[in-house]
Formats: sequence, C-alpha cells, structure tokens
Amino acid sequence: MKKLVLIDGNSIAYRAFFALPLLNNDKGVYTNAVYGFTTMLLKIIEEEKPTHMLVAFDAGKTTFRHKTFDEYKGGRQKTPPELSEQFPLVREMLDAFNISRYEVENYEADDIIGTLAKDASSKDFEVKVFSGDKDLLQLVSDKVTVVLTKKGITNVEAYDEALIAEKYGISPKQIIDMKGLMGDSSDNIPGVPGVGEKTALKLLKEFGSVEKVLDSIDQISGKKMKEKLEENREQALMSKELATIFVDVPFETPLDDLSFGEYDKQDVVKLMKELEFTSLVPKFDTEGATLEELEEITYDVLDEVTEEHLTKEASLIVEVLSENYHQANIEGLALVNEKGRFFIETQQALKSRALVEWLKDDTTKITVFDAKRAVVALGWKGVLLNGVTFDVQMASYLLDPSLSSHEISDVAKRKAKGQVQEDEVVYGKGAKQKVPQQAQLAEHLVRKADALYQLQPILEQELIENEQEKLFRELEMPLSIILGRMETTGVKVDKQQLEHMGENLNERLQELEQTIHELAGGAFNINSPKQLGEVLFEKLGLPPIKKTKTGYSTSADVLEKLAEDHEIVQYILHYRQLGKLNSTYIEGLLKVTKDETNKIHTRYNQALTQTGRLSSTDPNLQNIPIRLEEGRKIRKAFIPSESGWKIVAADYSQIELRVLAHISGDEKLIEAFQSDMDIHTKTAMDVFHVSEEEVTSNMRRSAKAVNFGIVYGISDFGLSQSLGITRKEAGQFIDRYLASYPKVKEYMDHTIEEAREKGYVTTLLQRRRYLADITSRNFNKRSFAERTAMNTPIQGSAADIIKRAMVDMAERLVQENLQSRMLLQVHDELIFEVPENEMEIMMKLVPEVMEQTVSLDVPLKADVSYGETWYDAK
DNA sequence: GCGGGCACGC
DNA sequence: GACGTACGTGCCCGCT
Repeated sequence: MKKLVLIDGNSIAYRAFFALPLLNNDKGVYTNAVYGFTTMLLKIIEEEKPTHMLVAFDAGKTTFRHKTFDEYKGGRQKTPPELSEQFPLVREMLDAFNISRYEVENYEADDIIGTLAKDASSKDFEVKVFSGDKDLLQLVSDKVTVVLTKKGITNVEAYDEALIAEKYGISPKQIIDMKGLMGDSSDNIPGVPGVGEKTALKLLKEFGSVEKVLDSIDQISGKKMKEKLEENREQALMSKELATIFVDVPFETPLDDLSFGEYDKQDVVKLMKELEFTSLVPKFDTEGATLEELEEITYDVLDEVTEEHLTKEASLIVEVLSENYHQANIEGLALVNEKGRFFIETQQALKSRALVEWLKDDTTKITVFDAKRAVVALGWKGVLLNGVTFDVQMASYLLDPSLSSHEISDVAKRKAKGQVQEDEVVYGKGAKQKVPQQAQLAEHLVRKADALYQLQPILEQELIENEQEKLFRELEMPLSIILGRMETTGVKVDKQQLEHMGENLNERLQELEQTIHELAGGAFNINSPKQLGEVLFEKLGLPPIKKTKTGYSTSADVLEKLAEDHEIVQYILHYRQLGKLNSTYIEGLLKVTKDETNKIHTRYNQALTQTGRLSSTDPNLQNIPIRLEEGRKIRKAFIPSESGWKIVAADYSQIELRVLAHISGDEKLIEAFQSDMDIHTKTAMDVFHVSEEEVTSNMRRSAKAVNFGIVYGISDFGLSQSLGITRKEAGQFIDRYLASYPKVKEYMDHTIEEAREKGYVTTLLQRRRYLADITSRNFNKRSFAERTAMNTPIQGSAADIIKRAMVDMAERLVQENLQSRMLLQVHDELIFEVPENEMEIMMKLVPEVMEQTVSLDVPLKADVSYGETWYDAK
C-alpha cells in the first residue's frame, strides 16, 4: 500500500528551534532547527518507510484568512532571525533527500496538507501528517493519522479517530467547532470569550457543532453563558471559518510525483558535513543501507564447494577488511560465474580441496578487485591464487588515475553496472568498523563479485580503446604479483642496531633539548611549531621571515636564514633532524618489524599516483634517509635475511633526463648521454656557453637545479626557491636552458598542445594522465596543468621503464633458477638480497636487465653495488 | 579523528 | 598581473 507522509514544515522547524539549544557551526551559522528537522526526517524515513512524501511551508505573510479577519495571527511574535535564516538550509536538506516541498501564496501549510490528505485518501493512500499544531487533528479519518509533537521533536503522539474520541470525546471534524468556540490565542482567533476547552467540549458533546449550539442558545444553562454566545454569534462563526483547513488548494502536481526513495546519499552526507551534523552521518550511513533501494540479488551459501560450482572464468572476492592485508583476517569469499553466485565462509573455503585447487589453477581467468591484496592475504594462509587475469581496480586506475576512488562501489556506479553498497556503509569505519552478521556480509560480497563480473568486459573494452591493454596485461598485472611477492618476502632488519641508534639519539635529543630550553630561558615543546614560533619571534625577537596560515613559519629554510642571528637556531635544526630520525625511522620501523622474523613487510600502492610511480606505506620504505650521513646510517639496519647473503642495489642513472633526451630527440642531450657525460656539467656548459674546464661548482649546482626542475616540473618560483635567486632570474635560467636545447623546447610546446587537444598526455607505455585544467582561464591552474603535461611523460615513462625491468627481472630469476630475491623498489632503484654463489651473476644480470628492458635513442645506465647492509650497497 | 606544519625520499 | 606553485608518507601538535 502506498503511504504518503505530509510534514508541516514551519511547525516542525519552529518546534525544533525552540526545543534545541541555539547551536551554531564554526561558520557562525545557526543550525539547531535544521538539525532537529533532519533528525525528525531520519526518524520518519526509518519508521514510516513512506512511498511518498511532501513538506509544506507557509508562504508570505497574508493568506485568504486575512480577508475574513485582518487580525488573523495578529500579535504574534516575529519569527526570530536566528530561525528564519535556517529555512533555506531546511529546504536544501529536503532537496538533498529528494523530498518534494511546496508552498503557495495565500495559503498556509495546513491547507496544502489538508488538500493532499483528502486527495490521497480518495486514492487509497495511507496518510500520515506530522505537525506540532493541534488544528491538523481535524484531518484525521480512517485513512489519515495526524502525528503531533509532544515534547521536544522526536517525542510524538499519533492521533487516529479513536484517540481523539478518547481524549476529547468528539470527532475530528468537531475540532473545528471546538476552535470556533474556544478560539486560539496563538493564531489570534477570538472564539467566544469565556469559553475554554472544557466548556467548548461540553457544548459540542451536547449539540454537535457551532451552528447547532447557536441555534439552541435557549437550551443552554447559565445566564452569562447565554449572553456571551448571543453577543459573539458572528465571532464564533468567523472563528470556525478561520480554523477550518481549506482542502481545495490549487495543486497541480500529481500525487505520484511526490514519490520518495531515490536520492544521492553523497549529497546528504556532504550537506550534513557542511552543517557539521557529524553525529548524524554515521547514523545516516547505517540507515542508508536500507534506504538505498537495491534490487534483490540471489545467491547460494556454499557449505561445500565442488567442481559443479567452479568454472574457468569467474569473478572472485577475497574480503580482507583491515587496511593492512599482511597476515590479515579474511572475512569471507564470494564467487560469481555462469553457474551462479556463491558465498563461501572463510573456514569452509580454506578446507575445500576443490576450491583450493581451483584457486591454484593458473589456467583460469579470474577477475578480482585489488589482486595483490587477495593474493597476499591468501598467500599468508598458505593458499595460492594463480589465475587472476583481471584486476578491476587496476583497470580503473589505468583508465583514469585522477579519479579519487577506485572502490568497487564507485566503479560500479560510474559504469552503471551492478548494485553495490559502499564498504563504509556496510562495515562502518575507524574504530567503529565491524563485520555484520553473515547474511548481510554474504550479500555484500556477492554483490561486489557480481559487479566485478559485469564490469570486467566493459573495462577491458575501454582499455583496448585506449590502447592500454598491453600496459595492463603485460606490465601492471604481472607486476602486481611480483610486488605481492616482494612484500610477502619482506626485508630483514637488525633490531638491535636500530635500538642502539635509538638510545644514542635519545641521549643527544635530551642534551639538545636542555641546551635549547636554556637558551630560550624556559621550557617549551620544541616539536610544537606554535610554541617554537612564539619563542623565536616573540620572546627572542628574531625576524619572522615567512608566515603560515596559522602563524610564524619555522621551516628549515627559515631557520637556516636565522642561524646567524641566534645560537639557538642551529640547535633547533639539529634537534629537528634527530627527532625526525628517532620518531619516524627508529621508533617507526621498530613498531612495524615482525617479532618472530625481524622482518618488515611494506605495502606498495600500485593504483595511486598520478604519474604511474608506486608508493609505499606501513612503513614507507621509499623515503629511508640517504642524504645526510647521520640518517643514512639507518640503512645499516637493513640486512639480508639469510646468513652469507648480501644486499645488491642497482639504480638508474639520470633515467628521467635520458627519457627526455629520447622523447624530445634533442641531439645535444642524446650525444651527452651517448658519451656518458656528467649531465649537470654538460647542462652548465650549454647554458653558460663555457667549456668543460670552465664549469664552476656553482654553475654545476645551478644546472643541476634546472635539471631537477625539468624532471619534477617545478615552476620558476620553485627553482628560485631551491637556488635562492629571484623568480625572474629563475625564469631567465629556464629560458636559457630551453634555448640551449631547442628540441626540448619543441617537445614542451608540442606536449602542451597535445594535452589541450586530447585532454590528456601519455607515457612511453601508454599510461594516461588527464589534465582538465589545461584549458582553464585561471592562470595558476593552467600553468600547473602545463607543467604537469610536460613532466608526466618524463616521470611516467621512467616509472614504466623500471616497472618493466622488474617484470623482466622476476622472469629472469625464474629462468636462471636463481635464489636471489627482489626486495624493494625506490622509484629508480631496485634492491635485492643475493646468496654468495649468485653474486657474480646478479651483479651483471641486474644492470643488464634494467638497461635492456626498453630500447631508447639513448642508452640507459644502471649502477650496481653490493654490501652486507643496504647502507654498504653504495 | 582531522588538518596543519614539517621533513624524509625521488 | 593574477596567486601558489613536483609527489607521496608519516610524525607531532592542537583542536574537536
């Protein structure tokens, strides 16, 4: 049965406003009425489950009732501005929920509600009216219930005919007569003076209506009462008229257009967050699970998996909830293929011979989401997953790395395939994350697997259209397995070494702290930029060189400029340096080192960066210190996992600039690399027009900074910062560089042009990056997009190359039957652990594979070294 | 739990 | 001339 909920918008907003303290958010906007209104909405949606809904508002000040009685609603307090300013927000909230709202000149919300209640009852709707106003009770019928707020806003009472009879002893229609007699001070309806609720009810029970009471005045006992009624005959009739809800308001919209159900939950959450209704967001999310109308999905829960259920092609979910999938719990599995949709409980799955064999089969074609996660999580449980051929997350990432989410639910939504709830909705997040009961879990996993099953051909087609199929199949998919193996292998650390360094650092930090506090003339938290700023720039009166949003900048480049002014500064810089080492690297690494094995298992994110590089987390092993000797010593703690083995490290020399030489075709650059010159010296020669002998260390330093800028796409501003020169000088520098390498200039212009035409740039192996801002009228946005257009093919192609080298290298290790293991990748560097008897071959093989993995117009060069620790492999 | 400031790598 | 300037991760602080 259809159910229409009608809400008296003004009344509920008023109630909410006065029931709740005058909350405001941090922008100073009052939100208490919106908040109360929203909680009421959520409650109504949850409890009433309406199929149709409308919120009616009063429009304007005057209504047709004012023609009858111009003092109607007179003497009423003006709506406080703190409330009236909230009405637009209430409307916004309703729009987010996609709930109809209506207001019309001349009529009150009551009249709109009355009109619709009448119409809907005649069409066999069940109608529920929500208000704080007793007047509405006159609408009650066998089809219409009126819910009145009692106390606060969510404490309500539902009135049907029986309850009205019980409370007042009259029928709903007689509520109007009651108002006619007793009046209503809040609406300034006069009624009959001297007649209150008691008398009115008594009269109505006896005579039935205002008219009949007036016709029968002679039968009424009490002289005074007779007089009052006689004197106020007209006023009583007028009051009745004023209290009568008008049920024929012009309203064109067909009832069916008031249907409620589909709306964008994101919009609601966004608005709730804007208004800082953070407490409602999770509440809403869990309700959202039932709000979103998902079509039913059928599936089987398999207690026993047999060959019957397994086919060559399938989609698979191996649900790992923890962000870190190493040694993680698997919550359940789901499988979709032409035989059906299946959920398998984890324990059942792991002990099913048929399933485990199927997972191990490398001739199957399995579609998953985040292949590495599934393979690694199963791997830790001793189960091999070998048949993955399609990773939906990876496909989505390659098709457009700029998309902020490659979650199944988002990809499904984007491609309009499959109906999936967001993980966050099903599981919650943060500390409140938990696995739902099996039925809900099973359905969620099956829906995800089903979506993958449907998404796979679509994404595959798009990859083919983009000419990215090869990148996907031959590079990223194999690489994901290789990375998973590297992560699982882990890298061994010398805990005692770390602990020893930690003790030493702690001692020195204490001494430094004491010195700094003494020089500052008091104790403070050196790690707090706020407190440090106060000490340096207020207490000690040093000149503040730079400001941040929140106060003084105390960054290293600022402090370096102040080093001459006060002795304290050098100690602070040193304190910072050692503090960083201690907290991030010593304590940080010890925290993530596995106890039994003393190994660290990082995770590489292969579907994140905009350029195609990897990133590394938990811990990040791509930013272990190297520049300063003090920090570099951390690397002494990274050791081979087997005795007698060594660490071998190989890094590409100037891979980005070689890529630039190749794609620009610049003869001078190519020639420099073919003759294996020091590229920064060469750049200095070309930019400053001097011979090799004439290049000073300063010139080389400048040239190096320019090359750095080219590689990372920095601006003239960025270059000016790194060289400590003006922006103008930096700009001239870049111009001179481009004049020296005309083909580079051509490449830069060409790639920007291409980005403008196509909307994206590509790398050597067809990786893409879309640049929406390339046509922006905003200079900054456009400039940034242009630098990105120039830089991404360089950095991205370099990423392509090392990734391919990793795939090649993994293959060669198998081919050559080597025990050596690839452990880490740091953007242009690969780290291995190698047994003694393979040292000779690896020292030759690794650079060879890295150099030969692609053939460019310039040679690639990889330098290789080895040692007992990562530190020593230099 | 989150944003800001800072610092590490490439 | 604007206005904020390679990316990514993680620590601590200070606020909610």
